[in-house]
Amino acid sequence: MSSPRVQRKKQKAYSRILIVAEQLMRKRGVEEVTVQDITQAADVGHGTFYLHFKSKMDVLIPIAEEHAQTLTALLDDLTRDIEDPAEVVAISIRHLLYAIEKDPLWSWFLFQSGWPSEQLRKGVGDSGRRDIARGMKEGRFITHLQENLEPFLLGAISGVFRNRMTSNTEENTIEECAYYILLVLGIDSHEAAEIANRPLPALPTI
Amino acid sequence: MSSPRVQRKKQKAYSRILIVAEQLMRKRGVEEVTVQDITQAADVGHGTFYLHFKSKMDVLIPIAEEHAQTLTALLDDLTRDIEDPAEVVAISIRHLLYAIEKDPLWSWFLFQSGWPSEQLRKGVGDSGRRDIARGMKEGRFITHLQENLEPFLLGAISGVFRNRMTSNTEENTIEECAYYILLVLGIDSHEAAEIANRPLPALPTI
DNA sequence: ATATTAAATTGACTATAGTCATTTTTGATG
DNA sequence: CATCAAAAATGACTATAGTCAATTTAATAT
Repeated sequence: MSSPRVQRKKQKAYSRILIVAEQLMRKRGVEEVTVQDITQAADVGHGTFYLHFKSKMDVLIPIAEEHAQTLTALLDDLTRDIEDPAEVVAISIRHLLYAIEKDPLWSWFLFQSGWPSEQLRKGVGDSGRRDIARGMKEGRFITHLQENLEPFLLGAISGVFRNRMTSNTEENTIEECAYYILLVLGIDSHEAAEIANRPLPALPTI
Repeated sequence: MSSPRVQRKKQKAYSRILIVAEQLMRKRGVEEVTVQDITQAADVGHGTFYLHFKSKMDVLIPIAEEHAQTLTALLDDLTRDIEDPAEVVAISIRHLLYAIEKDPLWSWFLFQSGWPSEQLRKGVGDSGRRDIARGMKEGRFITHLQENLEPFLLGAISGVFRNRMTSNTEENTIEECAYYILLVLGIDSHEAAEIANRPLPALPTI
């Protein structure tokens, strides 16, 4: 048992940078913040940044990941007692899209970089995959799980989201997206439309 | 009737840049070529580049567009006599993906930027939309055309493509993608699988 | 031909990303 | 406490993108 070192003179540079970067980017917008701004505010050398992050955008990955995990937990909670896997998926997708839209950092990330799938799959993908797998096992989804279902769906979500950002067609974009996804999963067209448009149960706010 | 000016001392800077940029990028790879390289090779001032293109990546847009148009024309030819809209779509999608993969510029563009939809919709989107619209009119596709079908599908294609690039799972990615798209269009799962895996008629090479 | 105007082009300049040899800190050991 | 090696941090440096006031070229009118 090592004695608990109180020594905390300096937080590790990594977390300092992360915290400051998020603050700055939220306040001023991602584009406006330079690496210099970040390192200065975090009171570390310029080079230190690149010790921990490959590039400026890289710093957004852990931030997005954390968000994804929080959201995932909330969604798991919200959908735990829902029987129909199709409804679970529809609810999750819709909340995911609303959440992305609400958060400027996430939004920017997805919009700019088109979703570097490897990274965000952890957060979003895992529980999504689980829900889908369940639906398949229960025979509710006809499509069987294949290599590319996930990239297909994530890409599709990203595409719809981008479109929503560029052309300002509010409409029912998000429900439409959920509807398409249910179709891919093999749900009948009419039923899919109905499920995708059911009232969306609110997420418990944090 | 103005007399035909022979004056051709200098090609317009725009097209010179375009030609040179494509050459260089194909030879050395997109990342490796700097704007300086391009302007130097095109024998124009550095600033001239930005007179015609908003950014370095911008120069790829007209290139990609032209490709898209060529491909589209070939595909239209190839599928003109095919009765079933579902098969037309399956063939087109598969050829599109193979074409993207074969062309390093297109490929890089799609991979990096996640497909700036507005631009490429012109080329790819138009004929795709037409094929889909036909299938709907004929009652072959159950889904009806909506605002977001196109972004959804383009995004999905982009997602699958990216995934194919990162994880080197050759497999039958492309057929799988076509299969999912048929599902979205409302084709029955078994039939979709069958259509997506039919032998792919070769494109006439240019 | 000359003057006049508009459009195209230029390249020096600024700002920022990202690198890397050097220095500082840490913490283990005698 | 002094020594040392490994790890972390630094900031001067390089390379490149993108800007813009000044200049050149082209087009038209007189």
